[in-house]
Amino acid sequence: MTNDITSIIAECIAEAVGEPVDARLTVPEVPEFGHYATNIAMRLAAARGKKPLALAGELAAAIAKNAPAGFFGKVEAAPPGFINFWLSKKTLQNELARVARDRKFGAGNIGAGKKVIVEYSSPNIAKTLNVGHLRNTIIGDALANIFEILGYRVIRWNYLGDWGTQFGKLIVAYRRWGDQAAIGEDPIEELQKLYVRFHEEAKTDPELERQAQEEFRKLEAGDAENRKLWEQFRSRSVEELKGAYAALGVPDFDVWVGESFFEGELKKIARELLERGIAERSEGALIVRLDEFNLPPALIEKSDGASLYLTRDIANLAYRLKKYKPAKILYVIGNEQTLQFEQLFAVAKKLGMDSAELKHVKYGLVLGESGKKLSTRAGRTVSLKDAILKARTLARQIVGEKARDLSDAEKDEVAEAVGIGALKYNDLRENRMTDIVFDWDKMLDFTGDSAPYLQYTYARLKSVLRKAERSAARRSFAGLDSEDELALMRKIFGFPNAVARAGELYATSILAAYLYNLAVAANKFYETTPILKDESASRRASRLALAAIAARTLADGLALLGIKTPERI
RNA sequence: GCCCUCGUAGUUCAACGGAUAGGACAUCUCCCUCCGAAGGAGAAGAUUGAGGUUCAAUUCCUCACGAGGGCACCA
Repeated sequence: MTNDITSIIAECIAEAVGEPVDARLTVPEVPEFGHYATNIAMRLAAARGKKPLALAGELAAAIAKNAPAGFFGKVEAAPPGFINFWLSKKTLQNELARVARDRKFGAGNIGAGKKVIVEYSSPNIAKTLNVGHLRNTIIGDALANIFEILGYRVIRWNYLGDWGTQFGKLIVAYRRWGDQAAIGEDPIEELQKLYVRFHEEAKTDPELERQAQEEFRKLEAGDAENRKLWEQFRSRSVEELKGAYAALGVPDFDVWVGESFFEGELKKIARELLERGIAERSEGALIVRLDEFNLPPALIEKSDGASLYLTRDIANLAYRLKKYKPAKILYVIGNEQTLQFEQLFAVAKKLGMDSAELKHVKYGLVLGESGKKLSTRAGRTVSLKDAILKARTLARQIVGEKARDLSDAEKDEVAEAVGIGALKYNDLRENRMTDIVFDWDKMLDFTGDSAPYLQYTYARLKSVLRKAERSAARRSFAGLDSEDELALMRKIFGFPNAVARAGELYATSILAAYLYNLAVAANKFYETTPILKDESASRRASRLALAAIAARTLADGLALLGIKTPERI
């Protein structure tokens, strides 16, 4: 997916400079029509013993000479030493016609069919999903989509938290206070209540923690009764999770392999680490020292022989490398687990497991309205179910007021697309590593930089296209030359770069910001430029074509973010 | 104590080391007898502090201050 215009510009620059240059680094866009700029002269001025502005002038002349005839409208140097390029109108019109004809942008293939495993969502079973999982799940889904379109073979992996001491806790709590009837009705809700109660009571009764560790040890040792309980907890949870993903409109995962899957491998790993002298005994536990990485020791096995999260992650990594031979593994997991992954990657290096690029795609926490961490243990969460319900209800109310000529069933459908879209976009537009404070008002704001704004823009364009006579939109953009038309055309060209950059930086926000700016340009075009009402038939056709390609780009981009675009809202 | 994030207008988020720091929400003005006002046009408002590197620092380095998270038997 390369943008041909930027490649051509890069070639012209390289020829003028006399050495290869990186197109992305030297051709940042400038927010004016058809205008690109480079700072190459300032970078080279010192090395060539020239003043930046003088060098820029020389290079500008050379670049203009190197370019295909009629490609640039103007090339000139500007203080303190930038070189500015304006594409000719002809160039823009021809390029857009090509895109419209091919129905896609340049057929680049950054991924080249390489495999990438994207691990995301990864909830703990026996716990309800909360708004923290929302952030994780939709970022993972969007990144998976982006890598797919960049030409990678993507494996979507839900690494369930279905093993560990928490199940010891749950078993203890279930035996003490469990209510079979309540569990039959709403299993996950009930299990979560038990979990919360366990932590409350454990504050005054330390014996509980000890018992929980013992029960988990028994589970790991194959105790039949504990095993049966665990299986029950697990299957109920998976059922409920699938429902939640469907409600969110997130496609199913390719792999649902969780921590318990590696149960059988753990002893082997521990033995191998010990035999190779990588791990050692310390205070009865098995650890790997990571002094050379400037990290605290990693705990592989507890003193009672039970496994830990990290142990299972090592097993998982080994399994993935062997079975899938991926080029990359993305771990989409919160900031707070940074140390864990630094340790995992360090141990992997010691073990020589380096055939794939490992990347912890981290992001800030979702904090409660108090500014503190949302905690399941303390019973302080906002459930995903509530968030979805609230978003949908509000959206339905607004759609009821605004959407004309839609049946009730259509309104329901639109409300879902708008409500869930708003929820998703609210997270995806932000790339900050900063923790975000959960805020209903912000999440349910349907104006401004929001999914409904983008969806509205799309629906508006489609409305015009519906009203036009069939096939009136030809693929010629010859008549388009107003500032707003050209600004929109230029914005549309930004799509491939936005997608490529979003993938490169693992940042959905880059794509979201691009789409917002595209919508702004589309709305301005719509506002200032008559489409159906223009008296010239050929200009009508060109403007319809522009509206069509803008709408399609918007829809394609939103689809990558997992957001639907109803034809009418 | 050590480590990871982060500090930009009233709020919330942008800005490959580049040109006049850009949006959204809230506030204040305008625009529905022109294809959908979930829209458009305009006003006002910000880089925590001190050093350093650089032709150029919101961005990189050091220190201080402030916020959140993590640091051996949780995940």
